[in-house]
Amino acid sequence: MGTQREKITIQQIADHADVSISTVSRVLSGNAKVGAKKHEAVLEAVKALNYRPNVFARGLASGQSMTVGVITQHISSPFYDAITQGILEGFENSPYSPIIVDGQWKPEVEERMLRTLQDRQVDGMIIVGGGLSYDLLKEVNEETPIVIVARELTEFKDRCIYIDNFQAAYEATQYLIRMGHREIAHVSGKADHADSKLRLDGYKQALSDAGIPVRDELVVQGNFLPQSGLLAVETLLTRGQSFSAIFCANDQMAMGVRLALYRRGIRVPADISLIGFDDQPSSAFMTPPLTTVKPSATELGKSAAYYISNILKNVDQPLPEQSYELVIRESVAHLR
Amino acid sequence: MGTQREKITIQQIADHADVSISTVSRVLSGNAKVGAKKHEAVLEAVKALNYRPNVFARGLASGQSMTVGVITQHISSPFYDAITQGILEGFENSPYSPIIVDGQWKPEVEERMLRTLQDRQVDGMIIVGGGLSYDLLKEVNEETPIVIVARELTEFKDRCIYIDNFQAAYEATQYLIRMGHREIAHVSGKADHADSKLRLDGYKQALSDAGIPVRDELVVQGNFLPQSGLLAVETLLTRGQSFSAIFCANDQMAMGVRLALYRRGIRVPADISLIGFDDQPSSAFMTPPLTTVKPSATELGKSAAYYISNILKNVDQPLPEQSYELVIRESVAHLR
DNA sequence: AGTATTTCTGAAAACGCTTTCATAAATTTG
DNA sequence: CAAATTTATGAAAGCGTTTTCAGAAATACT
Repeated sequence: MGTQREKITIQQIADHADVSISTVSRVLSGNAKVGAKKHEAVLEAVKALNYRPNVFARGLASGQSMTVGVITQHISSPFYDAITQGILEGFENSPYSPIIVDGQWKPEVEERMLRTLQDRQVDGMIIVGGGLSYDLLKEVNEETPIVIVARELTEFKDRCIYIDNFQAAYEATQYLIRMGHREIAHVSGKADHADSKLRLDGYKQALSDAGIPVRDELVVQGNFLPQSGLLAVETLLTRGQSFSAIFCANDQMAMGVRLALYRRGIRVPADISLIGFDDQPSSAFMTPPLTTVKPSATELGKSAAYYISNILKNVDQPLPEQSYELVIRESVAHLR
Repeated sequence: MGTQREKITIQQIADHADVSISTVSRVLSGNAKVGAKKHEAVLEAVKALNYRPNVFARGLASGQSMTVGVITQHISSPFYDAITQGILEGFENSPYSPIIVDGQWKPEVEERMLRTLQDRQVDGMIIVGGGLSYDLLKEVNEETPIVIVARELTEFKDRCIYIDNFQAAYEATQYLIRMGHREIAHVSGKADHADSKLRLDGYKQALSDAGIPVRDELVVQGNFLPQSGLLAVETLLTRGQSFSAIFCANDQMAMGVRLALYRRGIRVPADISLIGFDDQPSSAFMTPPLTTVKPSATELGKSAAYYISNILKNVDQPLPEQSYELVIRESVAHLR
């Protein structure tokens, strides 16, 4: 009883509807017109027999897999997790199914995974961040369309979905300045990460534009992990520099910073103001709730899913614009 | 130039190695012995031509897809995210590729996704949490082996990988008692969630066993989201009950609780001690760092991946034992 | 050596669907 | 109304593997 999902093939439904299998295939794929009565008969048979097409036969015959490969970079980052989540959402009602692999932020792994996806004959790929070379991407893109999320590749502009890190960092810093801060420290992200540089540049530019000299002693190199935020505070304090605010290149590091400050008995924001980047879920519940830049990671992922779907369907479309927002909470004080 | 990954089929390598395609297939799949020289010749041809098997042809002919379907339940929970991550890791060097879909904690969606996976002919499935009925699971399991993570189904014992929520909650509560607390509040999880009940029961049992009467006014219903932790504190305070510690059914709610306390100027742990469950990544960086139960979500996922792999390979194995650990940080004070 | 076994190996038949090609039917055109 | 087109439909040829079935070759046994 129940769903006897054994071997219902188009042959069976062809028999049931008294047509040829070619006809069945045609109504199923919609690749050609078929007469009204037959059309209906087929549909009915499909329903009656609860037909489920065999993906392999389809794939083999058509060369299409109806899957898109997704390369993520995990290593516990809420921001990237959220992107993945958004991609999943974006494929919810799509004919394509995502197949996810992890690049671990290691180019070798990433390349291996990319090959795996090729072997699986994905119709398209979404690559989240990562460090694959333009040449490789280009080569692969020849046969399998690629969309890149959260990474900006000048040679690949029309395939990159990202937010303007420079501008966002600029605005975050500007906000601090508007709140009366002039001695602003920055904890930057991983050195070899493009976003890090962009955010750092935005920070510097905002300072310059406000006529505040950029002091290198006030920027310390982090790696996006909370622990590095903690260390950064120690470094800053050791350097003996005075500052009234810290702009962190992501929320995770801001958490580390906040803990270091707590340990030292330094109050936030009374003594030091703090601003982050990413708006990861927990940031709203920090003590105090963190003011941060919210890039809408989920949106990024969703857009990527839609974007590649359309590319695969050959529909023209503009590159989706990605926005961000400065969400103001309670970690920044107005200096008078 | 480069990887001319056009159409290298076993036919080509058969020609190149001067054998029949049957022989090629045999050395590739290892399903039968073939003579030493031919064996080597084939391998060499494979390397020389950079052969990549066609998954569809394979799948069609063999009926195996070499993929396992994973149903996750997202809705922004670090705990479940970590499990997914673990599953991904577990399949890293496996011949199986995971294909992930999201059930959104909604049984209807979950069932639809399950059907999608069936359509994709997955060889096995991993279901993370969720609320699918035993009957449905059993039906599907007849043809596609299923492993269930983070959910305990008595009828399906040998396929469920989970930690002992009751015991873990018991120990967390016991720890609080040992630290001198006697008025311990509990913020429970989502009402219809099995884990919630187990954790609540563990809490109650620990109290009883210590000779402390269970007071219903000290337990308030949450839903695993941070916001509900915040509300819970308000509720507790409104009820006018006195208490010195709060045990939350997960870390997210503990964050909400902590924020509510902060708003009220109540110190942690000086005034109120706090303990959570899950050890999500950010918990180590709360102010103060949160004492919590760490179930090793990643392990759970990894185990599930290994477990189903072995089931598919027909190798006998014991059900992997899942452990947890009370990680003691700074959110609980010793009451004297 | 002659026969009975056991191993290898190739030919060919699936696997379930898409798609080309040809034909029959329906429509248009002169 | 016959001829020229256009459409709808079925037969059959793939798509790239695996696997069954039989021989052929090698090995073992009397």
